[in-house]
Amino acid sequence: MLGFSTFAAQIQEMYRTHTCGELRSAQIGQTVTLAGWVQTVRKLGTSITFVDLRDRYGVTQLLLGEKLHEQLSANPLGREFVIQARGKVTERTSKNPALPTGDIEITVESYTILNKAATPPFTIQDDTDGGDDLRMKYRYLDLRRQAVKKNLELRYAVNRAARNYLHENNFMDLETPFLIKSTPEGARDFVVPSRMNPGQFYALPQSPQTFKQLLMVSGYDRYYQIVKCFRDEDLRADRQPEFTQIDCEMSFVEQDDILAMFEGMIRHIFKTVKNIDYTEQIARMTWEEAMWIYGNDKPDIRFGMKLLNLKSAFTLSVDTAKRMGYYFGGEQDGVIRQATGELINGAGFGVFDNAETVLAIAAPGCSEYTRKQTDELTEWVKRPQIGMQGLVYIKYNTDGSLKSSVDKFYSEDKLKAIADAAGAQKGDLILILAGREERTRKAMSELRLEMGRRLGLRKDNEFKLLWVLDFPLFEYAEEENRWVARHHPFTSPRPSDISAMINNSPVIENAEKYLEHPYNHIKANAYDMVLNGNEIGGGSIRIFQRELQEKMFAALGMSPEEALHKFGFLLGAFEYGAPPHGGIAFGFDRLCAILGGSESIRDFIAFPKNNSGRDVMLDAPSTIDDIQLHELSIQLKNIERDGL
RNA sequence: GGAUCGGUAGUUCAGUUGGUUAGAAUGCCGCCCUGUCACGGCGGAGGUCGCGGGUUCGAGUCCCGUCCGGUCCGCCA
Repeated sequence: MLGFSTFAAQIQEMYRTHTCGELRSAQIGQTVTLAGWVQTVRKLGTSITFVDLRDRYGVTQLLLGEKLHEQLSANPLGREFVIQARGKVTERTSKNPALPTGDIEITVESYTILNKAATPPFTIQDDTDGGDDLRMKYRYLDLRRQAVKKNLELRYAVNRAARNYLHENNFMDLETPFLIKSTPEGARDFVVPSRMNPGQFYALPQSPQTFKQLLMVSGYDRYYQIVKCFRDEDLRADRQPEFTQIDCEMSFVEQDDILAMFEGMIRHIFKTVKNIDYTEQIARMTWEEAMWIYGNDKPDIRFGMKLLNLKSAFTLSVDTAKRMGYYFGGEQDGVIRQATGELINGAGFGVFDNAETVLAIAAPGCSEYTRKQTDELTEWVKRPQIGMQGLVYIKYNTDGSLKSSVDKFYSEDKLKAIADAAGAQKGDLILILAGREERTRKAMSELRLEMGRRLGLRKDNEFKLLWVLDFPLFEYAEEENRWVARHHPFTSPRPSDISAMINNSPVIENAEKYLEHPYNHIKANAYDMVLNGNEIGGGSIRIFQRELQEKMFAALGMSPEEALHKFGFLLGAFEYGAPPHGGIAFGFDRLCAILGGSESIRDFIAFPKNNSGRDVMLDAPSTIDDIQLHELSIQLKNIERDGL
């Protein structure tokens, strides 16, 4: 890795004989030539100058003696100058154990400045003084930093691991087109105007979904591609408008086959990239269980603090809990407690009495929180992003006494009962939110994650994988009063739910009662892989029969003509012997970020976009000139066009 | 579309209740320094306090607007 391979060694490099990362004491005495960037110059008087020379492979110290002083004075070296230096590998009189090359230095006989460099706007060091914005503008300098290089190297390692695994398992890398057809279903498309077809547009793929399915029809029964996908939606720290997926599809498989295959892949990646033997069984839970226990369809199961519903009765023996997959933690965690509204209702506390749902978590060891801290938490849940009206807390003190923000309404005995129901131990702080079902569950999920973060329970170096299964096939879209596909419209219902889909009309006669519609209970043959609270992959068993696919399009409110117009090619293909198939796609950037212990995927992309989808280095997007517009038959509305 | 935090030297930041000539670190420049590796020592240069307007005797500081950046909500089949 540090030097050149046997083959490459045969190449006569003009500029260097070795890299800056490979020389050791074994090479002492050899005359070598290095080329690279000047990291630092340390001048000690007139007779000794040290230069740290950096390239992709490392840093090697150059020693420039008295002989070179004149040249050095005439043409001083500056940071980031590109130089070539020839000299003898020498043992250092004072070694630097922090550096792999720290036992040796090059006693330089001659050097050449290959190119000067302007003073960089920030320091090229791990702890750079540059801010994000500046680093993005000069990304080519930022990429020289070891910290960034390490991330890109990890990205490449994940890429290689995935490719190797898939290759070993007969998957074939096949490219699919980027200029495709826009379909309004799902995310907003990026569109590309067609010069040769005035008034018409290509779309960039949100994923190669239909192409990989067509490849299955064509008999390429194991396909993969590490491929760019494009979605014109607002950005986040973990979302870019163009991002990379490990996109896979297999024929003649059921859900369990896919889960097994890709558990294998993720284990292989852990082993090769992080040297982690992820031998434990990968947890599985249904979507409903995830929502019930964690309030979230991508739960972080590195820690407990499970949600307890104080309003609705919920009784499960430990055995049942285990059988249903509710059991994940230690013994006390696995006890699924019973709670009913009796604990909280009728005490005259309107917030609880009138709430659709009341949820509690027990934050371990937080009973000593001060008024200031609980107030701060209350403010936290009242932020518009969380949107709760307030927060109720019960301190279960280490001496066994209880103190709460609702002492007016609940006796200490009652508080004790609630604390027990919430599975709290002495020393815990019980946090309770009440309100509308969906909002409260979401808020409690966020609060749980926040407490987990504050208590240091979400460790970067701990990895917990999880499959979430049995997602709903449909979601009700209130604004349009219709069903939309939760995953995508090619996802098959669970086999046991196919009849419910075929035998019922999608029409929603009473919008208020959509929850009771049969379609609301249909589960998809779909699965997500979750790592530490992040969805890193998702897929499904696909529909492969024309009739069922047509029924699906109809269920989504598409007329037969419309379905034919948009997806005729797929329906047609299903006529000609489509095999049962299914697949999965992994968010490659996100996976790399998590493995690298970072929240932001930008650090793992060589040239990322900023928060508003701009490339600040290129200053893109930008206007195009009138000739280009004319060729594309495009006329702009009255938008102010700067620079023109 | 919305919420929120930030914008002061090349860079990262501090700047008290609105009050003298806006500071620190680092980087840069000069001189000194023979074993440094975050080298060290001395000295120096470097500012439209994002932009526009307002309040005030007086604004980096308060108010309004706007632009840019970060994070989040909506959105992301």
